[in-house]
Amino acid sequence: MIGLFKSPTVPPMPTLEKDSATLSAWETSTIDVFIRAASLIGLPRSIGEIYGLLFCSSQSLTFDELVERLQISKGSVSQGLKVLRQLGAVKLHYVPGSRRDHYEPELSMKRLARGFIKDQFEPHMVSANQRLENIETLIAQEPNETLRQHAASRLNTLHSWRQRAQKLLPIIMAVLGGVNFLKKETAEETSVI
Amino acid sequence: MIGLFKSPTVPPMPTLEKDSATLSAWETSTIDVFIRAASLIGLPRSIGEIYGLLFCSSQSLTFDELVERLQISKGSVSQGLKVLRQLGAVKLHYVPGSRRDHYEPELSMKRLARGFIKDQFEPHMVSANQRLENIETLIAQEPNETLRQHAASRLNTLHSWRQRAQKLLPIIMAVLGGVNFLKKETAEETSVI
DNA sequence: CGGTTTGTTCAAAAAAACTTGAACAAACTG
DNA sequence: CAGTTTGTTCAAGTTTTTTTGAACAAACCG
Repeated sequence: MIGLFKSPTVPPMPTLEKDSATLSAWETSTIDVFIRAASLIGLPRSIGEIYGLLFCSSQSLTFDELVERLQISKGSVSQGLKVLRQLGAVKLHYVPGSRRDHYEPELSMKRLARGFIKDQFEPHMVSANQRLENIETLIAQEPNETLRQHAASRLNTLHSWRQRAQKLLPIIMAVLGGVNFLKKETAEETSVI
Repeated sequence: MIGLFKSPTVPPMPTLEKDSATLSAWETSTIDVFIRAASLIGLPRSIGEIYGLLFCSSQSLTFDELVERLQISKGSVSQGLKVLRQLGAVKLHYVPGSRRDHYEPELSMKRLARGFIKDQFEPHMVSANQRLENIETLIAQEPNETLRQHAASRLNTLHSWRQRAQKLLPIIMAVLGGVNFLKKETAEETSVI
C-alpha cells in the first residue's frame, strides 16, 4: 500500500530535462498514469515509466532510447525490462538493420492481465494451498476438543476463500478478453483491446 | 511488488517469545498466511498479524491483548486497527463489563473485498478518469496531424481499459458473494463465508 | 479535582524497496 | 584478435515505508 502512513505519494513527474529528446506533454501525463497504475499493483515507478513510454511511442524503442528519454539509469532499465518481459508486458521486436533489442508494448489488456496473474498471483495460490495443508496437520495435534473444532472451522473458512479466489481468475480473464462469458469465444485472441 | 529486486521477503515468523500468552502452532502458521496475503495486496506485515490473530481467536480481542500476544508496539496496533476499521475488516464489539475496545474480524469474504475495493481501487478509478480527460486536451494541442492521431488512438485504448476494469468490479463482488450471478440473490448478506 | 486506564499521534529509528553506476560479460566488427 | 557495442549484474547509495516508543489526549473513577 503506497503512502498508507504518509501524505499521498506518487512523486513529481519524470524530470523532463531540456537535453536529449524530451517528452511531449501528453506523453508525460500518460506516463504518469502508468506510474500510478504500476504503484497500484505494486510495481516500482521505473517500470511504470518504461512501459508508459513504450505505450506512447508509435515505434518500438531501444534500450538506449529508454535510458535517454526517461533519464533513468541503465540498471533500472535493464531490471525493468526484465520484469516486463517476464510479465509479458513487452515484446522484443526484431529490427533487421539493428543489433540492438527493440521493445514494443503488449497492448492487449487480457494478455497483460494474464501475465500479471500468472506471474504474481498463481504462485501465491499454490503455496497457500500447501500452507493450509500444513495448518491442518497442526490443528490435528491440538488435544483440546473445543479449540480444535474452532480452529478447524477457521481453516474451513480459509479453504473456502482460496477456492473462490481461484474461481475468480478465469472469470476475470473472460471479462477482460471481451468475451460475453456465456457465449462462445470469438476471434479475439489477436485483438489489441 | 514485494521483494521484486531482492531475495524472497516475508521475513521470519512473529518472534514468539516465551513470556506472555504465546501463540499456538496453528495460530502462528495462520498468521503467517495473513502476513503474506497482506503483503500481496500491499498492506504492511503488522496489519496481517493483527487481522490474522483476530481471525484465529474465538473471542474478540482487546488492544492490549493484540500488543502483548503479537509483541508489537502500541503504535503499530493503533495504526493497524485504524486501517482495518477503515477497510471494514474488523468490527468493534461492545462488551458490557469492559471499558476497552474489543475487536473481532470481518469473516465475510465479500465484505472484505468490498471494503478493500472501495477504499483502495475506486479512488484510483475516479482520478484516472480525470487524468484521461486531461490527456485528451493535451493531445488536442498537438499540431502534427499524424502524431495527434496516434496519441488519440492510444488514449482510446486507455479509455477502453478503464471501462473494462470498471465493469469487472461488480462481477467480482457477485462471485465473491457466492451469488450464481445470473440467478436471484439469496439471503447471503449475513452469511459468514 | 488528582490519578488511572485506554488509546492516539508523531518524530525518530529501523527496515525494506528501489535506483544508480561501475565492473563485467557476450556478441559482434573490422 | 583488439576494439566496440550492447546489455546485465550487483554492491553501495538513496528513498520510501514501516515500526517504535514516549508524549499526549480523552474518558473514566473515587
